[in-house]
Amino acid sequence: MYEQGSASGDFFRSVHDTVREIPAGRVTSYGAIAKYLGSARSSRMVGWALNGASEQVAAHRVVNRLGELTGRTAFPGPDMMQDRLQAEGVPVENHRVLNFEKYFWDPSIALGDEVELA
DNA sequence: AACGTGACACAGC
DNA sequence: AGCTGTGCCACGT
Repeated sequence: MYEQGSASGDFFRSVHDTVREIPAGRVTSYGAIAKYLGSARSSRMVGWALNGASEQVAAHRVVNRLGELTGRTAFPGPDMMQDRLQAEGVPVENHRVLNFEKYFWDPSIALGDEVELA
């Protein structure tokens, strides 16, 4: 139903595609993805999109701007997200990513979007 | 067709 | 310095 089949779900699908590009051992924020899609303030939509994301989408690599694993509530296991991140090499403490800035993965940069080239 | 919800972000208090 | 309120945009009912 609310899969990629939705014609209006272009935004929805774009989020999946972006998150899918996140390398293991890296994390990104909803705002970064939303901003990359063109709507920095629609970070909520990013989470909503991941809500229907398939397992091929690294939704567990997406955290909020503070590095908090806020999305763990939508996972089958409340600690599954944290455990999985640590398994990929991302240190997590109390459902928070340590050195978040260091592990932060920006789609705008990784995907080659010349934003600051000016 | 309209209202409510939602895994956020930012400004104000 | 932490909490509340509002804004954002799309999906769900």
